[in-house]
Amino acid sequence: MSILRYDDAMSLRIALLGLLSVSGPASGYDLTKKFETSINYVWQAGHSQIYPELAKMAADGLITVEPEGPRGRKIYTITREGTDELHRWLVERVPTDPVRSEGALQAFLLPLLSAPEALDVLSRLTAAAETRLADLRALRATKLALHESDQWKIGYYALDLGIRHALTTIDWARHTAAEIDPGSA
Amino acid sequence: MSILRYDDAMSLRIALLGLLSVSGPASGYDLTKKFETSINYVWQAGHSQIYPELAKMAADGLITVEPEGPRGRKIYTITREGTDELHRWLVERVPTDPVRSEGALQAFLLPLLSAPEALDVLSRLTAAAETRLADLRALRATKLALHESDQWKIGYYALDLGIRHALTTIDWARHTAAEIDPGSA
DNA sequence: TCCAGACATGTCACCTTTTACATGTCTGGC
DNA sequence: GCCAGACATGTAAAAGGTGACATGTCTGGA
Repeated sequence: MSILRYDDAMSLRIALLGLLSVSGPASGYDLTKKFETSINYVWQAGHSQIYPELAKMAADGLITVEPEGPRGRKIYTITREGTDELHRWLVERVPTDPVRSEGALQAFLLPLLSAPEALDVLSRLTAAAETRLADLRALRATKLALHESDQWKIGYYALDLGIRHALTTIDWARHTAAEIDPGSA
Repeated sequence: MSILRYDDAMSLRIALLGLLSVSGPASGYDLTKKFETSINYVWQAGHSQIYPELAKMAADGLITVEPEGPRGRKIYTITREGTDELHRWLVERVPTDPVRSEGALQAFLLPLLSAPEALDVLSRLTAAAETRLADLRALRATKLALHESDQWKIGYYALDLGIRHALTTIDWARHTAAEIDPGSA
């Protein structure tokens, strides 16, 4: 039993434990792929961050390594300790989530611009949100179609949350554009 | 005319330029306060990040320093170059906004928990969103009441966006709780 | 007069994240 | 047989961000 009280976030660790817990043993390469294609709408990391973190996690006993597959491939498996740690984080951790958004910063400073400029910025923000919305919906469609195990719901709720947030952003932009230039509504 | 193409975000710089542009000359201490009380719902920074950044910005000619007020106080004023830089960022910069949210990560991994545990996590996320909603609404009320200059709208749209996002999160949590345990709806 | 507390600036160590560099293996198609 | 491209792992420098430490000044109220 570790004495950690989650004063620090260690979200990368949790994300990796989560993926290993759901999909079973995997290599750093596999996990990097999953970061790109699945969990990336809640957390991101590249391989240069993932490989060293996996090494530390193995040293801490949260996962084990099966070295030397085909191409120097290393397979990581979550341990009982790792599973416990993950569970405890999910149940106990109070999320901090400081907002740090360039888009919101542009929204904040929008009144510094002329009306036409502001409308341009808003349509750019709308376009970005629409792209994101389309991406998330495509992902959800794929997820629903595949539907393999009983664990298919992993990521589903977060996907739904992301879709709702994108819709909200689009709505906000339309509303704000109408407020800035009633004619363009 | 600088040749920067905003490949890097430099949002802290922009936030500081924005505050200096709107409220006029200010000290690092003043700006730190404004980060705490006003812009903090779109970007955060402590004085240990702000002081060195102001020094760099002065070296880059974006602001000037009037040294030695009452208590070693230094007053920074935005220059023409700084104003231009700010304007160009607002008009040209395409926001990146990678999502990195502990709350969304918990949502992602929610199906790893039992129904009662998941409902607990959801009510914690709801409580956090409600607190944030209350904070943002209080801020908006203050803003609307004061209403001093014609520049009072700075931050207003971002505040609206934040409120909408908080409402969306609360809605999502209610919906998700009902999906996990139809009885608790 | 003293002193708590706001005012005010700064540094440093540490952690996380990004980007670039560096290297090597296996497979499928031409 | 070769070679492009996916597979696979790593390191390192730099930038961004957090938290603690360090120091000193001014003001209002007891």
